[in-house]
Amino acid sequence: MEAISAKLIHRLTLYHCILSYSLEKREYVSSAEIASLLKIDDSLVRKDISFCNVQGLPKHGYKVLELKQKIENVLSFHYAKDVFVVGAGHLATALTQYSDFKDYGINILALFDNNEEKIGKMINGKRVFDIKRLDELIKRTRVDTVFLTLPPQCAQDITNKLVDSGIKYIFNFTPCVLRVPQDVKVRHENIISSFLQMKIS
Amino acid sequence: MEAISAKLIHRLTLYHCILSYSLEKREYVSSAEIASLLKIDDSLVRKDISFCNVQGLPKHGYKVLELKQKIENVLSFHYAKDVFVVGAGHLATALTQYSDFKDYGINILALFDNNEEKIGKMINGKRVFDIKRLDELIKRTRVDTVFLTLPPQCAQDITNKLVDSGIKYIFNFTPCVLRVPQDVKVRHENIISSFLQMKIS
DNA sequence: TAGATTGTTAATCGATTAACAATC
DNA sequence: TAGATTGTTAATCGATTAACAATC
Repeated sequence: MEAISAKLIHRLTLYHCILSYSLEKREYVSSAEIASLLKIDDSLVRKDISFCNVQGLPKHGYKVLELKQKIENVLSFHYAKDVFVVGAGHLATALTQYSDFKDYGINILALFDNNEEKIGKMINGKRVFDIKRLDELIKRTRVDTVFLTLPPQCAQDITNKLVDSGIKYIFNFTPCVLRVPQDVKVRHENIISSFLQMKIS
Repeated sequence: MEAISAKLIHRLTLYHCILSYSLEKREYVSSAEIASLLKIDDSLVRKDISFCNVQGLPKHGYKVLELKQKIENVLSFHYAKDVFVVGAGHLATALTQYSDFKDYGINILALFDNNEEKIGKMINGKRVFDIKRLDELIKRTRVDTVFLTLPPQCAQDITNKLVDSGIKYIFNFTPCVLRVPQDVKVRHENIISSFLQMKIS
């Protein structure tokens, strides 16, 4: 398959949201309708859709169900992706509640924390393990992806351990830029940056 | 001031993180060091820095403190931005805990929920109001920005009310694409999209 | 048929990278 | 001085938009 850019992924995800939550009862949708909801150009929408190998019908538009399914294929929503959540605070709890994860193939296997009171407890059906057992459980489950929801002070320290244990993808909710080897990918989920992008652009 | 692109905002935010949490004890930093941490090109870093009107010293690099402060100016960290949080669940609670908001000029004034048990309570020093009082308090405080942390079913409904009350910026944590007038900006904080961008790119 | 909408190409726009002279 | 690093221009690359023929 052809390469897919970050921006295209973002737009396809938004198209999917529209088809799931806004226009889910319609049979057909036009590129102009999608474009207007997102305030982008309609020819860009058509180009994106043609990337997904979906054909439209002149005068009608695209079949909502077909388009939705093809986007799911392109974005691999049906491919299960196991993750660990490191840190078991409110953000971690919010992540376990995010019911849609299942639909998108993201499966939270367990949480980790160093707080004695949290260890052993269940949060929305997911067990909280002692953070000391991270290495053991990463190796046993072969999980390669974590959501990092820790205080900044220990973020780099735990990251080093995660890398040593074999983690390849770190979804980083801390305000730190993490030092990792070339083959490990970090996504900096920086809320300040998003906020400013909304305000300024 | 010249226009600033979304990508530039994102990089400047990351440079600021590096200067605050990774290299905060250094006097000088080179463009190559920053570039290597973020795995981007060093000439891009230099271009970004020159956008901030910071001059470097050949053979040494840039003064960490000066660069940090100039980035804060460009990104208006010292300009206070009041916001309301709509919904008072775990994600909302995590937002109130995000201590760094203060440093970046983001000030959560209050939270809103329709759950009787939450109304009137304090969460990390922020009061939870009845969601019925949103209109009254938006008008009184002239807040124009909200963080939307609601279940998808009521997202569009509450959005319509927010728009009627005069809200201009919606930081949307729900998986819905919201229908809003041209002069209202929505930022779709879609975690699935971010996750896929990390995995694929 | 007339009209609306797709599908696609070429043009434009913007962002990144390469290169290298200037500087300390 | 030699070497490292900045600052900046031109070249490249990629993404978006405009335009319009094809189609139902």
